[in-house]
Amino acid sequence: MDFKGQVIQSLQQVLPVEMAPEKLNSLLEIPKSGKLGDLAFPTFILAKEMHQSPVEIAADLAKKIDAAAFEKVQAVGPYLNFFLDEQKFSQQILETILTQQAKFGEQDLGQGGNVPIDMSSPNIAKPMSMGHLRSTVIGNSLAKLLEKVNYQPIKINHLGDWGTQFGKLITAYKLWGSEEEVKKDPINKLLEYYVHFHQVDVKHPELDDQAREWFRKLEDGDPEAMELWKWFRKISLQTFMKVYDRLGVEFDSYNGEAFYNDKMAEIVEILADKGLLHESRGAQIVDLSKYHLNPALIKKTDGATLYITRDLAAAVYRKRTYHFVQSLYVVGSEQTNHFKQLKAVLHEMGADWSDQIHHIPFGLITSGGHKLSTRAGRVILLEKVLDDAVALAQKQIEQKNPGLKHKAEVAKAVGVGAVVFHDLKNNRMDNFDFNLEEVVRFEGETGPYVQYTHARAESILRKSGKNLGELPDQLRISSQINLEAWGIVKKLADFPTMIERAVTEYEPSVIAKYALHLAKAFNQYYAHNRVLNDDAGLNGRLALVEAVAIVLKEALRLLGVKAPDEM
RNA sequence: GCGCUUGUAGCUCAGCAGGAUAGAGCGACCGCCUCCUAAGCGGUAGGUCAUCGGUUCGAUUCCGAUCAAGCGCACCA
Repeated sequence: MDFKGQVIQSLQQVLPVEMAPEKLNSLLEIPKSGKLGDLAFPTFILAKEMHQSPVEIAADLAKKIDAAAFEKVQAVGPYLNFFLDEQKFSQQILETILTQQAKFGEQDLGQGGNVPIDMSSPNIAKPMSMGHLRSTVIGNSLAKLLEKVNYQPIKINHLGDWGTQFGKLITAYKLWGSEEEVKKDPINKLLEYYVHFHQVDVKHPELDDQAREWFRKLEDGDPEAMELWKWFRKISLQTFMKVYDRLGVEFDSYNGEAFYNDKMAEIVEILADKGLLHESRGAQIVDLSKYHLNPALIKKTDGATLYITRDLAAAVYRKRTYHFVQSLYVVGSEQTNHFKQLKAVLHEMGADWSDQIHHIPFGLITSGGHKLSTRAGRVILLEKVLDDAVALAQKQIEQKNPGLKHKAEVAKAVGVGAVVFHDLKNNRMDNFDFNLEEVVRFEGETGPYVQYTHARAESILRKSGKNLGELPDQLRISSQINLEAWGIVKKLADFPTMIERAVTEYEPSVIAKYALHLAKAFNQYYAHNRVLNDDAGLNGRLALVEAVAIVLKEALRLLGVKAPDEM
């Protein structure tokens, strides 16, 4: 039985009133300070019934309770504090971790169910920005977390590869572009044309007509338009792949908006058949007033489909193809209403799976307090940020550890790790104003801090010259456990719970914060205790170090961050 | 105007279904490398937890109102 169960059982034997185990379970809490114990029972609720002060009740219970199963049980003020048997508990948790290695923390919440994740989704012919980074790294981390608890994630890069902007792009390219220029620097050149278009069309609205015409041609399958579109898509994707490669992110599908071009008619038909489609101001809509939502625009006045039409087709396609148990969309919080509408329309269509759709929103990244805008040319280029971060990491290595092997590789892991970790450290919903120095910081609560801690642990293990994984009998914690080591052990034991929380809240930051806390605990231990002393406690300390290395590495992996053995 | 999100230290943020003196990091100041990587560790300074009410034995946490900020509010995605 687990510790909490033992506490509940012992409490039930001495409580003067009947209390269900579930009730007790919810009442028990973890004391703020480890010095106060490992679990506490507050006695306030008993005060009224027993006509006694909570302090007296706690003292009374402490006298009566059978403390055999615990290190000790102590009344402090109105609390009854329980202390774990540190020896036994430490040995048990360390053994578990060293045996399971990277599998530690795995659980079966998903029973293998498919979970498509709509993520990253950059627009063709536009550079990836920090906003895409958020969607990419949150989606990637959620995929790894879901896999860890036995779901089957399917990472879908829903590319923005269709829409009227291609009419504009083709127009701009025909007017000002050249093949050689684009080949040299694809995305930046295409972006340049696009931005230029928006600067010029303010004074020359006739350009918009040209753009509309080119998009119409594209939809009609005009060879020249199609050729250009395919080319733009191909070279854009090639550029994106370089970024994904650096981030270590892979996708299971690149089916973007264009993929659903031939799948929307069916949706419109279904909506019409069910009598859900109405005309309003010349457009075809689905009324959602009973959901307190704006109507969903299925078709524009000119008959063209819209964003939601495409997403409806995508949702239905994904259900049919993957038979998902959940379908996630890692998309900015500004689109919250869109996804409410999406779910509502699906519900109206009779899709009983509409509540399996979950929008995973995240906060906005601004620059100098302003919203980013590709049109206005106000972007934070992701590639540039990664370049800067890696260059800075390189510099740092030259300074701190010039003799290091595989410098370039480590610099990449640390630089990219800093950027990714920074994005995952805080609650998804937090907005933040972009600040390069903040993002590529290597000290304090950062990815490199966790990586460094892991590298320190690995370094000790290397120097010990032992292979602990093969020596389970010697994991005995023979020396007395000090407060620092005990703090680590308790954190290690929390890992599975943290994973569960991260998954149920769709919140990678739970893992990032956990990794920081564990790293902090280990660094405190490291600063005050020498591991490689040849005494009776050596094996126990090494077991602790290895367990920390395993869990830190695994936590970083779940965030999509590499953990070099040296740095 | 309506809806969603958010208001905790100078800055960036933690505070798991309310509970014991509100915690980190950065920045500031002061310490610690004859010892396993100082990308580290320790200390000092810094808070009416936006405001006002309500529920409760107890509220930073739950509810309501107010104020402030961000985002969204049909033919972009």
